[in-house]
Amino acid sequence: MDTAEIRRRFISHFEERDHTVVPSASMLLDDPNLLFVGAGMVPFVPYFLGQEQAPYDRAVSVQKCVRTNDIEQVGQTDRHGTFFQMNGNFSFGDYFKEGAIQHAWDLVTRAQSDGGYGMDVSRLHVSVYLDDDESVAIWKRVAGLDDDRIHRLGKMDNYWHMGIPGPGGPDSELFYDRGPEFGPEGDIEKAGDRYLEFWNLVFMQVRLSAVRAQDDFDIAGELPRKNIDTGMGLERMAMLLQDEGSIYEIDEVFPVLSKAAELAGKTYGADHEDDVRLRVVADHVRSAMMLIADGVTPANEARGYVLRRILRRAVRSMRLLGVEDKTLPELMPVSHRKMRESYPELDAEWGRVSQVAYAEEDAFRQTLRAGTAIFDLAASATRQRGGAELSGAKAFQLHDTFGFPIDLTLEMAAEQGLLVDEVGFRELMGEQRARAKADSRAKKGQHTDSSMYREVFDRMGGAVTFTGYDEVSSDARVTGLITDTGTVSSVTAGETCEVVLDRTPFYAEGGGQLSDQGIIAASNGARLLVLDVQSPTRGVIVHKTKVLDGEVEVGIDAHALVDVERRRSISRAHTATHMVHKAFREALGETATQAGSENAPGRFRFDFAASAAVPSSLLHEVEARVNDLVLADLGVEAELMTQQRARDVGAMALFGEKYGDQVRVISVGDWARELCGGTHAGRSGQLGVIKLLGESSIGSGVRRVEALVGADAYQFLAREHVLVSQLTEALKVPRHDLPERVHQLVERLRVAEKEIERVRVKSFLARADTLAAQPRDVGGVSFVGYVAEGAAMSDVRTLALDVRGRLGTGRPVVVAIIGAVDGKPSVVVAVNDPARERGLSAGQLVRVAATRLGGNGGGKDDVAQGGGTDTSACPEALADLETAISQAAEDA
RNA sequence: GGGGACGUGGCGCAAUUGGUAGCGCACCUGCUUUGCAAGCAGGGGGUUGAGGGUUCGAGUCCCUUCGUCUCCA
Repeated sequence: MDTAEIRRRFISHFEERDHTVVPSASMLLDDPNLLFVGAGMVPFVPYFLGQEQAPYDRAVSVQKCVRTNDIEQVGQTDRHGTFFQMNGNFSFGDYFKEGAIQHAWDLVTRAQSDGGYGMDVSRLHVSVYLDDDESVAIWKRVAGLDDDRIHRLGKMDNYWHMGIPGPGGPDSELFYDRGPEFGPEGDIEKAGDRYLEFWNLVFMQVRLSAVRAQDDFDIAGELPRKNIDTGMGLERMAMLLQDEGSIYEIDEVFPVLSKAAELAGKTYGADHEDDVRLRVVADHVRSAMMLIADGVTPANEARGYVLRRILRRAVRSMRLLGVEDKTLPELMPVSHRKMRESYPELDAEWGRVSQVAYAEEDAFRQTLRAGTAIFDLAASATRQRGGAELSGAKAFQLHDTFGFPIDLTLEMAAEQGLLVDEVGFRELMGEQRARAKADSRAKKGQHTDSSMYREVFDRMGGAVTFTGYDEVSSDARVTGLITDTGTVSSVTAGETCEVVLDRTPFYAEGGGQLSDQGIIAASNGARLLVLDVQSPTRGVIVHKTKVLDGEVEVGIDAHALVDVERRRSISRAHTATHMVHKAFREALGETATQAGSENAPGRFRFDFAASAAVPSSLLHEVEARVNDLVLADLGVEAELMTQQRARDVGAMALFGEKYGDQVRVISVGDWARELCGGTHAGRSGQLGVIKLLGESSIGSGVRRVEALVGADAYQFLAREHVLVSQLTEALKVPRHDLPERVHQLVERLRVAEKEIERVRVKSFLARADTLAAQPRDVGGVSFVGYVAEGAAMSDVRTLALDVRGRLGTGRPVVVAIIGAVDGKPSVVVAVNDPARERGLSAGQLVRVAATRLGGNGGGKDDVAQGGGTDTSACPEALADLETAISQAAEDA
C-alpha cells in the first residue's frame, strides 16, 4: 500500500466517524518559541490549553512536521527523519479512551479489502501507563488482547505532558513486532528495532500544576473536558505496510535514494557508510523541498538556518559519495514527483522552490571553493612544519568562519595523508555551544516570560475582543495592568505600563502593519497615552501606555480612542501594499511572493522573492499599473470565508498557515485578493497616489521596494518638482536637457581640474632647478633646505625627490623641504646613497626638524616625512637640520 | 540572540613597526596585426562601506554603524 493510500484511508476512516478533516497547517506557525511544527497536535494546542474554543468536537489531520534536534541520527537508524507526516485524530471533550482505542484498533486490523490496514493481529502489542487499569480493560474488551500483549510502563514512556503546567495524562502506544530477524523477543520498550512503536494515543485527563521533569510533576486535578490526541507516524506505517527495512525505503523516499546511488555509481546496501549518506540525501532533499514550499528561505539564523543546514548536508553527503557536480537539479524533481499527489500545492510553488534550492547549492559550492583554498594553505603549512596532524583550532576555524564542514576536512586531510585533531575540534565546538546556551539563558530571564499575560488571560476568562475593524473608539473595561515589576492593581500619572482591555479598537502590530496609537480615557477622568500595541500571546492585546494624568485601576470602565489620522494613513499604506504585491506578481510571475512588509503612516516597505535586481523600467510599469487602479476607484472589501473558498477565489497566501476554519480575505475590486488580518482603506481612490521610491537587495533572493502613499507621496513629488525647477533656473536649460547638461558640466570640470593640477605641479617643480643649483656645503654634505609656503605633503615630497635626483649620486646629498597648509607644517627629508653611507638617515633627520616644528615624524632611511603644529619655526627647523648634519659629519 | 572572518577602481586581489593606494583582467585612444585568451605604446577610472577618535600623518590602531560570508542557539 503506498503512502498516499495510507493517508487517504486514515482520513476517510475518521471522516466516516464524524471527524472534521483539517488540512495540514504550515510548518511555520507564528509562535516565537517554535522553530517548526514538530508534532501533529501542535496546531491544536490553543484548543487543548483552552485559549480558544475548538470549532469542532472531533478532527482528523495529516500534519507536516520537521524535527532537527536529532539530525545527526538521520540515516544511522531505520526511523529518524527530519521531515515526517503525522496522522492524528483528535477529540475535544467528546469521545475518550474507549473511543480512541476502538477507532485505532478497527483501522489497524480491518482487512485491506475493507478499507483498513489489515495488520497481522498476532504481531501487535500495546503499552499503557502503569496504573491505567481502565485502558487495560478496554484493550482486553475491544481488541481481545491477552495480558502478555499489554505492557505496563512508567512515566518516562507512557505519560504525556507539554513540559509546562497544563494538560497531561497517560498514553497508550501501539507496537508492531517485526520478527526475530530484528532482535530477540523481550521488553518492547528496550528492544528498539524489533518492536516498532507506530501509534500513540494520548488521554488528556488531568491538569498539571508544576512540571520539573518528564517523570516529576504535580497533578492539580481532573480536566473538566477530557481530550484525545493521537499521532501515527505515516512514514513508519508505510515502512511496516510496505514491509521495508527503514523509512528511507518507502515509496515516497526511496526513488530519491535510488537516484542518488545511480549518480554516485554506488549500490545501496553494499557499504554501511555509503548507505548512511544515501539515506541522509533522500531524507534531506525531501525536507528541504517541503520547507521551502512552506515559505522558508535559506538564511543564517533561525528557520532559514535550519533549512540551509539541511540543504548543505544533502549536497555535502553527495560529495562524500563522490559526486562533485550539481546534484539538486537531479534529485529534487524526483522527490517532487513522489510528493505532488499528497501535496498538489507543490506544483504551483515548484518554480520558486527549485530556484531557491538550486541557488543555495550554488552558494554552498562557492563556500566550498573558498574553504578548499584555505584548507590547502593550512595543510601545506602543517606539512612544512613537519606535522602530521591538522590542529583542532584550524579545523574549527575552517568550520566556524568559512563554513567548511568537518567531515569534508577529515576526508580531504586523509587524501593528503594528514590526521585531524578531532578531539580539539569537538572541544572548541562545545565551547561555542556553551557560549550560545549561556547567552540564550541570560536573555530568557528578562524577556520571554509570558506568564503574566497568561495570568491576565485566565482572569478575563476569554480572549480580548478586537473591535477595530468596525469602529475606532470603543467602550471597554481595564482587565489588567502590567509594569516592570509584574501585574499590578493600579498605576498613577507619569508611570508607563501595559494595559489590557476586555475589548479594544486598537490594532496590535502584526502582518507588517504597525500598531495604532491613541488615548484610553478612564471613567474617573484619568487618561493614558497609547504608544504601542502588541499581542504577546494568542488572545491577548496589550497597550503600552504612559499615564498622562489621574490614577487607573483594574476593573475601571474606560473609553479607548484610536488616533484616526494615523490609522487611516496606515490603512492606505496597507491597501497599497496589497496592490503592489499583486502588480509585481503580474509583472514578474507568481514566484514574486511577499517575503515581508511594513505598513507605516504614509509609507510602506514591501519585500518579495526575486532572483535578481528588478529593472527600473519594470518598477515604472508596476507604479503605473497601481496608480491606474487607484484612479479606477475599486472597492476594498473584507470577507470571512473558509480556506477552501479563499483558495477557490484565488486569494494570495501561503495556504495552511492558519488552522482555523475561517480566514479573512481582503479584495481590491476583483483584482487582488489576499489573506490578511489588517485594516484597509474603503476604496482604492482614497490612496490618492502611490510613489515607488526605489528597489534594493536585503539578502539573497529577496528584494525590497519602499514607497509613499497619499499625502506623503504628493508632498514628495511636489518637493522633487521644486528641486528640478531650481536646477533648470540655475543651469538655464529646459528640463529635459538637464541630465545631458549636468553630464557635460561634470566632464568639463573634471578636465579643467586636471589641467590646473598639471600646471600647478609643473610651476611648483620649476623651482627645483634653482634649488639644485645652489646647495650649501655642510661638513662635506650638499644640503638643500627650503620652505615652500602653501605646499601640501605630496607636493613637498615630489619636490624633495626631484631636487635630490638633480643633485645626482656623485656626492652626499640631503634635501629638506618644508611646506605648510592651514597652519600645519609638513616636512620631507630625502637622502641619497652616498649620504646614507656616511651614516645620515632620513628617518633620524626628519625627527630633528619635526620636533622643532612641534610634532614628530618618521619613515625610511632614504625618504622620511613628518609634521608639526608651529609654522613659525620653519627657519629654526632647517637650522637644526644643518647642525645635525655637521654633527654627524664630525662623528664620522 | 551570541561568536568568527571579510568590506580597497567594473571584476579578482596586493600594500613592511602607521609613512605618496598598487597589480592582473576589463575599459578608452593610437599603432601594429588580422586564426581562437593577440602584441606594443599611451590613457581614464578610488571620499579604501559609512561616521567618529588617536596621531605630525590612518587602507593599516581604537570606538560606533551598515553590509556580505560563516558557525552556534
